[in-house]
Amino acid sequence: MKVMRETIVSTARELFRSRGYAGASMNDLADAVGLKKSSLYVRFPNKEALVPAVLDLTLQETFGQKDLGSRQWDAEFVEVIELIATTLTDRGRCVGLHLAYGTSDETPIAKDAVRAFFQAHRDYLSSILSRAMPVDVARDIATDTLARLEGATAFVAIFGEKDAMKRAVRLSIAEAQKAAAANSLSSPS
Amino acid sequence: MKVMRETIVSTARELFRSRGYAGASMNDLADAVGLKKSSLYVRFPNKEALVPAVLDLTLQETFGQKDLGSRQWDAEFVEVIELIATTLTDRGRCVGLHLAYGTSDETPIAKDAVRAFFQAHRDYLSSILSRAMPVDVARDIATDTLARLEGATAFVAIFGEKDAMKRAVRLSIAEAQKAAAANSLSSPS
DNA sequence: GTCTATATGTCGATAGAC
DNA sequence: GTCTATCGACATATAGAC
Repeated sequence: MKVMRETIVSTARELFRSRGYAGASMNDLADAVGLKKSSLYVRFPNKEALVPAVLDLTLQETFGQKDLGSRQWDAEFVEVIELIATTLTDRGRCVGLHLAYGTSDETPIAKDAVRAFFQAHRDYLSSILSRAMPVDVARDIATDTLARLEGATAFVAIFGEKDAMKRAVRLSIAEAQKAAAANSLSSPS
Repeated sequence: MKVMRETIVSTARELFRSRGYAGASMNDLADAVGLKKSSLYVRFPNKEALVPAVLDLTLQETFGQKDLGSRQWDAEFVEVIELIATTLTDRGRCVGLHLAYGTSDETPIAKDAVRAFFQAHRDYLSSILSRAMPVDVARDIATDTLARLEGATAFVAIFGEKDAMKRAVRLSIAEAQKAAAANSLSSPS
């Protein structure tokens, strides 16, 4: 029976998230989706090609159906970082970060995909924030927010603690609103 | 010629940092230190046993020769997080985090060592901060500081950017001083 | 060096839908 | 018949461990 591509990709994502790039084997993936290894190589030319597929799927699930700009900037900002934080807390690890650490110059396609993945996150947050503050400030706050969320994920992964993630969300929102307020003072609308 | 244990451990650290637990092989380590693989197994019972050795060495290098309490709390806090930040920026990755993501229930000894590693970091920072604020506040700020540093490291690893790390250091210091000031108002010395 | 397990990747054969 | 998805066996390399 035919196995859908998305099944393979999302199963590969689970494996990459829990075991990393080197630790996840094509055999494990084949077993998990109910195929033989050779059938996987019909769909994907090699293991590395799974990485862009996995990250693209994740990007689409995170930002896919949002129509940017239809609401207040801060409502959109809160929604998206809470979505990311919830996913990271539930899954316990970030696939993107695990792949970032697990790829190197020997896997250039995977490395590029990881860069694109984080750049897309930063760009998306930055475009929301820049509606309320200068673009350079928006970019820094977007970066720092992502850094906080990734760092808090480490405490979920290592200790199972979720408090750090809650504080990361709350403090990141507070920082964004503070920057927006400072901006509206210097250049009122 | 005899190869020192510390040479093996610090070389293993480089490998774990760059390739992760699964990606680093005993063969690579043997080649890098100029030994045969069989000689490595004389010193370490298995690959997993390298993990506590690597993390203990790192802990000792980070906190080893400090005598806590001999100076102002904030001078000590700044010094230690700048040391950590500089190491993370220079090396581009955190061994502890790479091992945290790379170990699982199948490697319980490594997993425990990772927990101890991060717990030691948190305890050390927390003990400095608690000289200027309540212990629960100190613990949260210590955790958030480590999370910021780890998250900023991701941007070094992925984009080669060092700015996020600089902001993480600056903002973490500011948060700590703000909490200390709030505490000294409510309970002046 | 040896042994066993397992990794990625290839290729011809095959079973069923139309 | 043909097309598509899958499989089984295989080649080659390298892993951890002794």
